[in-house]
Amino acid sequence: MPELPEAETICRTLGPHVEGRRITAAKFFTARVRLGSLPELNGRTVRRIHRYGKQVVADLDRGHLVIQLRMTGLLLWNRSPGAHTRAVLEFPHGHVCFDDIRQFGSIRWLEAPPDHLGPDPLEIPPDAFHRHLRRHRSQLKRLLLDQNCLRGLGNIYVDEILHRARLHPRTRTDRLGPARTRRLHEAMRAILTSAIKAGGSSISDYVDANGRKGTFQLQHQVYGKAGVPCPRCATPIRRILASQRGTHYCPRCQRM
DNA sequence: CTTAATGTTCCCCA
DNA sequence: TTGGGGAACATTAA
Repeated sequence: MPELPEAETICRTLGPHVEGRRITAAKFFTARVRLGSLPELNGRTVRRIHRYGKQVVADLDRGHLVIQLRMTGLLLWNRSPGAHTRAVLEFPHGHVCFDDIRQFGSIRWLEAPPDHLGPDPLEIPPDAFHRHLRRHRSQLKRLLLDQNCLRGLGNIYVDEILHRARLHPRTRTDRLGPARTRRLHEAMRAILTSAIKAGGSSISDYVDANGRKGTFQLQHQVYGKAGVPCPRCATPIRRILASQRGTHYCPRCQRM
C-alpha cells in the first residue's frame, strides 16, 4: 500500500507516539517478517521516525530499524493485534502493531542508516533530475518505478504524475528534452505534496498510524479509472500493462 | 474459477 | 552491460 505519501503520513502520525520512548518488548509472530538477525530491542530508545523512500525507519540509540511495508503493510498505534499482525513493539504507554496481510513486508536492523537507493523525488533539483533520467534509455514508467533510480514512487503516483505531466508511460527516457523533464519534475512535486497534504491514498485498506484513511484517492485523475472520461479532455482513460503493472493514462493527453 | 492488487527480487533472454 | 519479460512470494476480493 504505501508509496512515498503514505510512508510520510505514517511517519508523521507514528512519530509523536514513540519518539523519545523506550521499547519494553518486541514480539514477532512469523519467521518471514524478520529479515536477517535483529539485536535485543528491549530497553532501546526510539530517537526519531522518518522515511527513506517508501520505507519507515526508526532511528534507535544505536542502529536503525527499517520497516518495508510493501503491498499491505501497516503500522498501527495501540490497536489490538489481529490475524494479520506480524510483529508488535511495546512501550510503557502503548504498542505498535505491524500488520501485513500478504506478508511481503519485513523488518530489518541496520547499523548505519540506509543509503543505497536513488535520490528522493522531493529533494532532487530539476536540472539534476534531467541529467539523471537521460543516463538511462528505458520506458519512462519503468524507470520512475525503479527505486534504485528514484526512491519513493509507486504505481498509483507514477500514473497520476505522468497524466499531470502529459507524458506517455512508454516514452523513452533518453528522448526526453529539458522541457518535458521540467514538466515531469513539476508534476512530481505537485502530486506528491498534494497527496501528503491529503494523508495519502486509501484504495483498499491503507490507514495511518492512528487508523485514519487518506483522501487523495478522491483527487485521482487516472489511477483505477479505465473507461472514465479524462478530466482534461473527456477521452476515455485507457488501461494497459507497462512494466508488468496496470497502467492508466489518457491516450489523447499523453502521447509519445 | 480467474484475475488483479499501493512491491521487490531473481532468473532468463536479446 | 543494459533493458525487458516473467515468475515468485501470500492473501483477499471482485
